[in-house]
Amino acid sequence: MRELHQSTSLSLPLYKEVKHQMVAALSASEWKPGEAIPAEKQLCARFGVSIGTLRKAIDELVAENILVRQQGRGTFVTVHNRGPRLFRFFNYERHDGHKDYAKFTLIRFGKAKADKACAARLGIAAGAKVFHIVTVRSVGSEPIMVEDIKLSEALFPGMTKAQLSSRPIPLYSQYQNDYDINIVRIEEGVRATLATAAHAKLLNIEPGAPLLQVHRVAYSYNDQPVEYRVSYVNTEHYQYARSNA
Amino acid sequence: MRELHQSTSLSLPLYKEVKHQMVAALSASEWKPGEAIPAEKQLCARFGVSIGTLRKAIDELVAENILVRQQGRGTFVTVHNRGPRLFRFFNYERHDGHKDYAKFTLIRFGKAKADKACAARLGIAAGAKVFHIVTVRSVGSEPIMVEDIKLSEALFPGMTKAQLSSRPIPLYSQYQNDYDINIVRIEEGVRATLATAAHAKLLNIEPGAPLLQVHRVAYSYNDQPVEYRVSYVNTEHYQYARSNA
DNA sequence: CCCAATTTGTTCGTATGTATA
DNA sequence: TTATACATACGAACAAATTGG
Repeated sequence: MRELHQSTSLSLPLYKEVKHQMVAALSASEWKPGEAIPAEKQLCARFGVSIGTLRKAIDELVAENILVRQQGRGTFVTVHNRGPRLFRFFNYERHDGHKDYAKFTLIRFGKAKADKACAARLGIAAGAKVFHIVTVRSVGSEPIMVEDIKLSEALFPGMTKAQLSSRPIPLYSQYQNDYDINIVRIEEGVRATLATAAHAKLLNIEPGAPLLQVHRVAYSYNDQPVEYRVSYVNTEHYQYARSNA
Repeated sequence: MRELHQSTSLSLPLYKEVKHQMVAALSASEWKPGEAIPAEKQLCARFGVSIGTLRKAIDELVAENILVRQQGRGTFVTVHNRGPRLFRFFNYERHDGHKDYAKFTLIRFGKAKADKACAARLGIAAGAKVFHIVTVRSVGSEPIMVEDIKLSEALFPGMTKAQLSSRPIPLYSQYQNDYDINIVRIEEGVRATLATAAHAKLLNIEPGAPLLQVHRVAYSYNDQPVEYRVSYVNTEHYQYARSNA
């Protein structure tokens, strides 16, 4: 029975092969975020494996936050719309009862050419066309961070300014809704810097105030880099959170 | 067969019960970091479960980085001596060929009373006795970060300055070697600040230079908080790394 | 160098429990 | 209530890696 599955990849465990086929189905948007994938029995039939092998493949996808299982309901494709909500309140007393939701203000939308660093992180050629987006994120009436975003134009054909400014949705959801691109993993590096005059103005602080500089690359299935983002965060009232080592 | 294991906990899955017993064995230092735990067959006999159930318990401990399996060799208790090596080179060109290892310089060792914030994070009473340690970490000849560390005295009875300064080992290994306390998880919050005069002097930079301020709580088995550490990092040549979301 | 014992890794399958619609 | 779906628990058989003789 194994021979049937060895044609595509030599000597890879069966469950890894099944996992790859499932990621392929996800990449092809056969199964979309929020939707249920077929039941275990059906998937066993489709891939020609036992229930145990299938579950091992699903187990890994669950561990990677790509799928979510719910007893009695089914197995679902994870919705990664929570975006960069990795910063937490630092001073709770600032927020007197009523909740403040994050808002986005679009500062700039245009095209540019990828510089060396950007190209390397996005896995494209230096000089390739990218979209360049700058936004300010606020909580309540207080601007918290400036985000400088670069997207490979090839992955987001025909993206327009109207598309971004028409809806108050964080970017990751946009990718999902409009381009069937799902962010499933990010990698970040953090440094401390001083606010430039331009950033100070946008964030309503003094030039020279300390800012967190966060370099982030966001990845889709198969470790495909999708977005390169540099954020400048005012951590006076908030802090960036991290867990597990 | 299940009834035998239901005495301690009502309606918990068997494999969770096995996992708890294994964590208990680890907490009691029956199995120590770097050592192999008994083979699957023996553990099945000890806990009275099937191989599948035992493996599910081990799977979770492996996922939590508490155990490591190696085919043909055995299953080992993870050695968490890598400590806070979560910062990576930012400018590689700085390091011309030969490797620079991190060094520690002990600035201060003494006793203090836990303030409110510290007590909350260490899970002890405010005013309880703590050890207060300050170190500077350098790479090559360049000081990179100042670390301000608080440890509950109750967990580290009889700790002395000589113990810390005699060996050039990072603290986490010390805990392991001298007190059988293993750090298996950390939680961090990050902010940007400006260097104080004192920190500037220790780090050989100008006062007012931007510094990363990292609040970290380190946990042992069963989410026992062990250490509260505030680090001030010069990120001019290095950056703090993060992954997965 | 090869062999044999040990240990984990993979794959299969069955039976039963529990949550959901 | 019934059917469906995932969760738990069991265990057999074989594969692959490691170690020591």
